[in-house]
Amino acid sequence: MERVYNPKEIEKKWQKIWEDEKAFAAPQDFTRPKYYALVEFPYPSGQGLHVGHPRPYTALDIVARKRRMEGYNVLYPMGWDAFGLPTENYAIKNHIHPRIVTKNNVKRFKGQLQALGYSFDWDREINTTDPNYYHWTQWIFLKLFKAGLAYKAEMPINWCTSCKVGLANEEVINGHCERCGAEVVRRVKSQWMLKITEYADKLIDGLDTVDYIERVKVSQKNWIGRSHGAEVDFPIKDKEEKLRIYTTRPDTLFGVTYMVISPEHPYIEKFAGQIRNLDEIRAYQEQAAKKSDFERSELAKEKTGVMIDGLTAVNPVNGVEIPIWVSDYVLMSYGTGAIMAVPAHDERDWEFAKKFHMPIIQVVESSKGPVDVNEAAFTDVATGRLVNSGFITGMEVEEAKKAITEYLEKEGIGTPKTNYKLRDWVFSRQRYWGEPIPIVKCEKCGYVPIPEEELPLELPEVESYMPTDTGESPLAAMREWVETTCPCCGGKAERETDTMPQWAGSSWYFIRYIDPNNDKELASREAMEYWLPVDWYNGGMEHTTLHLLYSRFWHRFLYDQGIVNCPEPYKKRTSHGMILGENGEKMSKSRGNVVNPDDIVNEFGADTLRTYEMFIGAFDLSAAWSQEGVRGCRRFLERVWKLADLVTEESGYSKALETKLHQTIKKVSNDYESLKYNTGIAAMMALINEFYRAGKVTRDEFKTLLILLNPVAPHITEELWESMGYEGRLYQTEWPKWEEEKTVEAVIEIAVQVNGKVRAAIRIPADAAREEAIAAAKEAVADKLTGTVVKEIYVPGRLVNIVQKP
RNA sequence: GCCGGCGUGGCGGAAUGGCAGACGCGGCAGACUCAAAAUCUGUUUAUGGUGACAUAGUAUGGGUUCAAGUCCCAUCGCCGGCACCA
Repeated sequence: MERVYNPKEIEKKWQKIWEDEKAFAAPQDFTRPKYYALVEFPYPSGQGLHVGHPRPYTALDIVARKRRMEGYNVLYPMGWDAFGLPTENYAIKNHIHPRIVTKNNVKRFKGQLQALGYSFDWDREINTTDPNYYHWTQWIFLKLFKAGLAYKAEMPINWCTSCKVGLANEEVINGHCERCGAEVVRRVKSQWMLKITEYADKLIDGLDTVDYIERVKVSQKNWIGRSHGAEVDFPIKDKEEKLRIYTTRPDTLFGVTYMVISPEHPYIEKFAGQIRNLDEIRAYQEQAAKKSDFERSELAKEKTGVMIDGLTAVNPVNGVEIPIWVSDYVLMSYGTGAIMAVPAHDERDWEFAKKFHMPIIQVVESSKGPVDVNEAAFTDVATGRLVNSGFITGMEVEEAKKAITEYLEKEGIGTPKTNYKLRDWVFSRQRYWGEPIPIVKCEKCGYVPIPEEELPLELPEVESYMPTDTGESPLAAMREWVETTCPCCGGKAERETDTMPQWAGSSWYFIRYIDPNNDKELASREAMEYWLPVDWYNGGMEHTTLHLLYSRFWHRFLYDQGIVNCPEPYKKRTSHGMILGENGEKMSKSRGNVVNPDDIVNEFGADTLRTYEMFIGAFDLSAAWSQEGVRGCRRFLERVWKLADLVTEESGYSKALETKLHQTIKKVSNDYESLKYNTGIAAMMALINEFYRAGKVTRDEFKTLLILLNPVAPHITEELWESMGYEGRLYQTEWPKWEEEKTVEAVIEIAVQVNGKVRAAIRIPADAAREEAIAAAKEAVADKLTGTVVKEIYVPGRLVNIVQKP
C-alpha cells in the first residue's frame, strides 16, 4: 500500500460513516439477546475532557463492540450529569447563565468524545438539566415523599464555608469540602432528608446477589457499618430513670467500671438540679460544642472528660455501683449517646481509664495464652473466653453474647439491637443550579407535594444566582415564583427554594437511557423488562459510597414501589485506576503535569490514544502517563498498517501460524472480558511480530487480526478492512471463534529438571505418554544422572522433573 | 489504630504451584542516509566465561512441596479507604 497512515483523515471519515449509518444505535428490538454496558456519564466541566475519561470509556467500548459482533443488541449510551456547583460558580464569575455554560461545555465534551470514535448511541443522549429529564427526577422525589422517605428536619449539617452550601456526610473529607477543599463547619438548618437508613439492610444484603469487585462491596459494607449488639438499661441510683446504652459486647457486662455519656446527652439537663459540679460540666459541654467534628476526631489521641458528681449508675447484672462521666469520645449521633465502659476489652475505654485512673477488670481471657489488661486492652473475639462473669464464665465470646442477651431480655433489662453507621442523606442544597424540589409549604397543610401533572417544575430565571450567607437559596429572592397557592387547600403557600444535590439526576439516569423520549413515564415497562438490569457498569472508586450507593437505594425503592422490574440496578460493577502525570503524581494544573487528550489525538490519532490507555497497565491500578509509551502504540498501529503490503492471495491460516492464530483469538477474547486489555494487546503485538518474521500474512490471517483489534482501534481497522476489499463493514462482521484443540502445538518443547533445576529441554509430542516423556528426558540429562532416582514427575505440556539422591 | 490492595530488570508491566522477566518503553551495536529524524536488524536481570555454560536472583526472614513470584507464618515498606460508630 502506497498510502501512509494518516489517522486525522481516516478517523474523521469513519466517524462520519458510523454516524450516517447509525452504526451503533440500539434498536428497540426486544427479540434478540441484549447487552447493556454502562460507564458513568461525565460532569461537563469547563476544562473539557481529561485523559482519565477515555480509560473507562474505551474499556467498555471494547466490550460493547465485541458484543455487537457476537450478535447482541447492545446499549452503550452517553449523557451529561450537568447540574452542579462548578458550572454555577463559573456562571457567577463570568456573568453567563448556567444554562448557556452547560450548553457550551456539553458541546465541547461531545465533540471530544466523538473524536475518540466511541460507539455510543447518540440518539439516546440525555442531560440531567433538561426539564424533560428532571421531570422524572422530581417525580421520583414525590414518590419518596409520599412513601415517607423524604422529610424535613432541623438538624446540624455540614456547611461548606466557601461554597455556602450544605453537604452530605459522604462529601466531607477530613473536615473539608470534597469539591473545593474549604473548611466545613456545623450549622443548624432545616433540610430535606432522604431516609436511606431505612434501606441499610437491603443495601447490604443486596450485595450478595451482584457481581461487584470485592473492594467495592467491602467499602459499601463498611460505610453502612452494620453492627449487632444489645441495648441495656442501667438503673441510676435513687432514681426512677434508667440510663440506656448500646454495646456490641454484652458479654463483657461484668467488666464495666464506669459509664460515659455524650456532652449532648439529655440527662445532663434532666438531672441538672442534682449535679453538684454542674458548672464544670457546662464548661465542658461548651468546649465540646465549639469543636467541629473534625477537631473532635483529630484530637482523638488525648481523651478528655468530666465525672458527674451526683449521679451513680448500677450494673444491672451484679449490682455494682459505678460512676458516670461526660466525654466527647461518645457521640450523640450513634447508638443511644451513652456507653458502658469496659476498659479491659475496649481500646478507647482503656485509654480513658488509664488517663483518669479508673479500675480495669478483666472478664475475658485468651485461649492462646496469658494477657495483661494493664498493658493493653484485650479485644480479640475469636480466641476469647469469659472469666469472672457469673453464669457466663467459661463460655466463648460468641456463646456468651447469646446467653447474656437472652438473659437480659428475659429480665427486661435489655434487648438485641442492630445499629448502622449510615446516616440519612442530606438532600437539600442552597443553590440555584439544581432540580427544584417540588414541594410547597402551606401554613395550614404543612409540606404539600405539587400535583404530578404540574411537573416538571422548571427552574425560573433569576437576576442573581449568588449564594447567600444567610444560607438561603438564590431562588428565595424570586418572590413571584416562591409565592403560590396550596394544591391542597387553595390558600397561600410558598415554594421550597432549596434545590436537589448533584447526586439526584445520576441516581436513576441508566433507566432513562432505555426510553429517553418517553413523556408519559420514566421508561416503559416493556423496555425496562428487556434492558434492565445493566449488565456491566464501570466507574470510579470515588463514587462507591456516593453515586453507587445512592443509585442502588433509589432503584431498590422504585422496585419496592413496583416501578422497576429488578431489585438491583447493576449486575456487575468494576472500577478503573487513575491516570497520573508523567511524574507519578495526580494530574493538576498547579503541578504542571496535565496531558490534554486533544493534543494526543492531534499528534497521534484517536486509535493510538485508545490503544495506549488500554496498554498502559492493569486496568484497576493507577498508572503514570508516558509520552514514549504513546509513541510505542502509534508504532504498533503503523506496523499493522504496513502489514497490508505483506498480505498474500492465500486463504485460510498458514500451517506455521495456525496454532498462534487460535491462541491469539482465545487470549484476546478472554482478556477483553476480564479487564486484561494490556495482555490482550500484547498478544496482538506478538502476533504481528510473527507475521513479519514469516514475511507474509494470508488474507484470512490479516482479516482475523483486524477483527480482534477493531474494538481497541476501530478507525484504522475499518479503513484497512475496506481497502483490502473484505466484505461489508467490519463493525457488522462476526467475532472469530477459536478451536480449542488447535490452540495446542502438536510437538512442543518442555523443560527437563533434575532436582528442580532446569538442565535441558526436549521436543516431544504434546500428548506424549509418561513413559515416553521420561525416557526422552533421561536421555537428555544422562550425564547429570549420577545418583539414585527416587521420583519422576511428568507434567504434560510443561516439564519433567527427575529427583535423585546422590 | 482498623479494613483493603500491592512490593518482580533502567522504566511500564507478563507469568492455571511447573523453563521468571511475555509485550512495550528506554539503552547499546549495526543497516539505510551526505547527515539527522523515521524505519529496519541484533542485543539488553546480575556476576564469571570468547563461548556452550555455570551461579545467584521476584521487599526481608522462616515454612509447606519433587517444584514457590504464586500457598502458609512473621517482619519491613508503599498506596488507597475508614477513622473515638462503643
